Amino acid sequence: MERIIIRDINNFKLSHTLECGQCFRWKQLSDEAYTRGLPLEGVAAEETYYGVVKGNICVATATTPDDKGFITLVLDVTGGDKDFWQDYFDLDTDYGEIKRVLLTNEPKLEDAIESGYGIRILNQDIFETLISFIISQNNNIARISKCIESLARSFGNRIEADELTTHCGCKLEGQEFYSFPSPQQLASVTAEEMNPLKLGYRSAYVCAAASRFLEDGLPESEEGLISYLGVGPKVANCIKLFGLKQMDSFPIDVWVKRIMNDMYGFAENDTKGMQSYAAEKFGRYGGYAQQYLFHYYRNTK
DNA sequence: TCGCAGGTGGTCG
DNA sequence: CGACCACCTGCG
Repeated sequence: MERIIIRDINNFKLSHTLECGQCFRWKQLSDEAYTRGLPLEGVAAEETYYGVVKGNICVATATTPDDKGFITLVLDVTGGDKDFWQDYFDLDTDYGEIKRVLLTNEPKLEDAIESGYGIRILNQDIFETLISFIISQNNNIARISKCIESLARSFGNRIEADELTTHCGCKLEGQEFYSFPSPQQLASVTAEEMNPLKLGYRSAYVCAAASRFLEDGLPESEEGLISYLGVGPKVANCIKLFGLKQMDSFPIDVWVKRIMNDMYGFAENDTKGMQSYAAEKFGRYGGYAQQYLFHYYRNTK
């Protein structure tokens, strides 16, 4: 494992970023594990997560904020340089500016933005995003994670790591880590091989999507994405936002429906109305607004 | 047991 | 078009 240290980060909190529903392969270390040691001299750890990103294992520890709210990110990784991880965590984007614009356009976002202040929209792999959000439909987070982990263990590559002991002495050696399958790997899987993974009826969608992605790549338009079997408006917007970096995308799920009903009185089936209202109100920052709102309602209501 | 979980495809009227 | 409704699976 190699250590990468990124200092002086503001508007960032790991748990907000990794638990707002955009990614499914990160896990938190227990409290007693991550508070046991110091990642840096004289600075305490606040939280530690570990996960797999584009074939690299990463153990990420955030320090407690200093008096100006800046934190340091300590990454123990099996690959990827500093630029890679800086990009993955979206650390070059000015979230202060995003928040200012959103708040100016919609002061009602204040509580949501304050509550989810540390959210960053990760720069994730397109194919993994496509498959992950196909699996997410009519499903819960715990099982989505389980399905994706099964896909990786069954069809991805085992990632070699010589030393998996973190700064806090927490051993990850008992665990094995696998990359998310490549389009080639997944496209060659048969329905019979996919069955034991318990993806349910999504299994066929995943097989078909992998083959089609391998041949055609991913369309960037909503209509193009929806032509994939198992991709409807909600999943298409997630793929646009998290995979294709179309930051105006505003995925509308059950939580956002509740929010739009609660804040603006939209009927819960009026997704078209919500969509156009979000476009008008949040504009090119719709995706960020959605993340703040989603995180806020999921964690407080 | 049954409804629900960050929905979607198919089938009606 | 828009309004239903079944759907794999696991958990409370």
